Amino acid sequence: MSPEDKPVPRAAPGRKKRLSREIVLSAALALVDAEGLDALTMRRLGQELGRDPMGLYRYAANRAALLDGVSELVLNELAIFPDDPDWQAQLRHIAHDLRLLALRHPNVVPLLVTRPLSTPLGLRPLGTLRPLEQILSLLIDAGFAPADALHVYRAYYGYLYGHILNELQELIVDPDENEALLRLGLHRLPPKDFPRLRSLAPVLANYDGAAELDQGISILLSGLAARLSPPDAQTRD
Amino acid sequence: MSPEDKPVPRAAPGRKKRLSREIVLSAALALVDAEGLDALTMRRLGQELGRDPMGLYRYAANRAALLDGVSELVLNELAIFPDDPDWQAQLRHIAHDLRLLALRHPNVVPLLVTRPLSTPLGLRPLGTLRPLEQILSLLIDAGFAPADALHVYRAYYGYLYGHILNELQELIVDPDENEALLRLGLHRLPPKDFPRLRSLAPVLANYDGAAELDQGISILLSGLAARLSPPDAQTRD
DNA sequence: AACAACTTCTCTACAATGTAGACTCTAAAC
DNA sequence: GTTTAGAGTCTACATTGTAGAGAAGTTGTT
Repeated sequence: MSPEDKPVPRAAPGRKKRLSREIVLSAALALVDAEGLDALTMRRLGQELGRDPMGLYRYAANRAALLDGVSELVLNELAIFPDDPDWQAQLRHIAHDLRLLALRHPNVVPLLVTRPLSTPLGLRPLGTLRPLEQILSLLIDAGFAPADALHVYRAYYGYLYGHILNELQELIVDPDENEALLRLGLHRLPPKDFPRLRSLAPVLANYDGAAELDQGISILLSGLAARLSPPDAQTRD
Repeated sequence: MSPEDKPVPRAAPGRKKRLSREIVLSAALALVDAEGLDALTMRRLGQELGRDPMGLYRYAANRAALLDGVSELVLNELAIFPDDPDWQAQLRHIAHDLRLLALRHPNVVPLLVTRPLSTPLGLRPLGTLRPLEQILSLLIDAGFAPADALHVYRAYYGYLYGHILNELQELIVDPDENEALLRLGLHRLPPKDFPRLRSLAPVLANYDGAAELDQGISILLSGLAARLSPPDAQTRD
């Protein structure tokens, strides 16, 4: 390529319409989904939008803010749940929704998990806090004392995030190579030190995330209901 | 500073003893503990060790490998547990150990959580897999069928990691400013949209992580024991 | 002792990144 | 028109990870 050329034929030549936060963030999300977090550089995103990278700073104060925006955008995909009177069913439903969300955007999960660690609770993007508020009010409406609702929320979300991390760790992108890769990887382990792990290879290979999640949630929820001031399963009002 | 000077008086002038992987990794860990992940650059670490940054590549192939090394190092702090016949007690013990580990090295937790996402199971640093193997064998020894042991492990570790993330998110470094900061943050939230969260501020402020973890573990373990082929609590042999 | 074959350490150099600051362009307000 | 504010662009710079060449140190062989 001769260095005199326009560096790259811009993404879409005709459409120089005005940018907006949403446009920028969705482009960023698309990029992360397609090529991973590292691909999301200001320059690359600018190129993707056919704009000068510096222009992006109009819509996100810096790269970190951009990342926050992306996680917020993803969390907004979480549908609002209908008001099912059965709180357990609702939590179960949300759990599966969030799981699917994570599988749809696996590259964003690290953001969802780590960004909050650097931002105190109250200062997070609002979209990030909405699920928390929703679940709290769901639980309180179901009859839990507010403080107990918080405990339930913590146990529930804790397990949920943990499960998602677990599942993504065991996820291999190419389903055909799944078992092969797994065995290949495990093959490297010294048999003396890792007998259990190695012998579990076949079980590891077919992992039913949804089922596993569902089972865990059941255990947790019934345990929580029993241990805390149990709101009558059917509230009548 | 005049640019002609030696850039920095090296950390410890006299001690030019041979480096080693452990030395490098512990220095890296110390740096991360003290100043966070971003402070861990090759140049900075080199400076900390009084060595040329390039020399570090002798002990870690690249920065990513260095990060892996740090998480491995941290995980090695997990003590081997004695062979208590009560598997539930053991798991509970390990959970608390891991929690304390996380609190001791909060800046490393993002690594523990996200690095495995980019590395297929079998290819991770061995130190990272050791807890998995240990817990599997613990469970199998306790009488679980291997496949069930895997399920228990997943639910258990899932919840455990989730809890740790939760707790670290709510952790504010300066204990005095804790409530103030929290309120300050929450104050920003629109009261219409976040009534529950706001009203829970005082409860949020004093969070007893250990108790919360313990309770969650209890729920999970008893649920797991009931649902899966329950090994007799006391194995006799 | 001298040499050779290593490992380890150091220096220089470069491409890529985030972002500051000044400039230009566009579009609405007067 | 002329002015003004904002959006978009360009240039420039400090900082990063790391390649590659060499210097210095260590060890083994003769």
